[in-house]
Amino acid sequence: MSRRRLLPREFYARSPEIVAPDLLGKLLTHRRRGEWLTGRILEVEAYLGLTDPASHASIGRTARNAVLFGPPGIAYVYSIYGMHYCLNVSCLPDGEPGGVLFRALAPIEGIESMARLRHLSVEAKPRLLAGGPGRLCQALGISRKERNGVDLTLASSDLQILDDGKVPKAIQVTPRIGIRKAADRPLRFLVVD
DNA sequence: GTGAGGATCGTCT
DNA sequence: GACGATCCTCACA
Repeated sequence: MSRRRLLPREFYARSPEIVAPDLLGKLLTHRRRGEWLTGRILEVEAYLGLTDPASHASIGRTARNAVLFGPPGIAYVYSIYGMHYCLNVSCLPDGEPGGVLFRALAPIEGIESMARLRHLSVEAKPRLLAGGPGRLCQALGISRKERNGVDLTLASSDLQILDDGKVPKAIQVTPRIGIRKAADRPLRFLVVD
């Protein structure tokens, strides 16, 4: 296994448009009941601050989106449509809102646990395991109550992003998905399969 | 294989 | 009181 480096806070203290493509190929890992569930990041979307109508931060600071306005490198977990969770990480220095939404992972460690959490067999296709924001959180066992506000840059955290040195061969940029506002902006980044 | 519609609730107005 | 940064099922072709 190659060496893994925890991404420092400075990594996130940049514009989401820069951080998002940089996150592709990194390892997202979550410690659940003592077991590390890990996946390689395949797809992300950048959400800018006040100027991005699609961003939760565009309506101004509220109790719900406060994390986006805080320091960089913090997990922002929110529930959507009453039945799904989505995982983001805050970007830009303290006080400036912005973030990156994780949309898809390639499962690497803890695949059996992920399949169990998703109520699927271990033989299920990776895309079904963690392809899609809601699936991703379900597969890793992430809930808002437990994980919103967790610092991703601490070695003691249960939720981290690691760099094992691997870089995607090619990155594709497309408009964002599943939103109505500003859906035409090319802020979705994915690893070309 | 593809597209329409239902599920379901925290959060903000 | 209305509405999502979604996912899944079920028709129908």
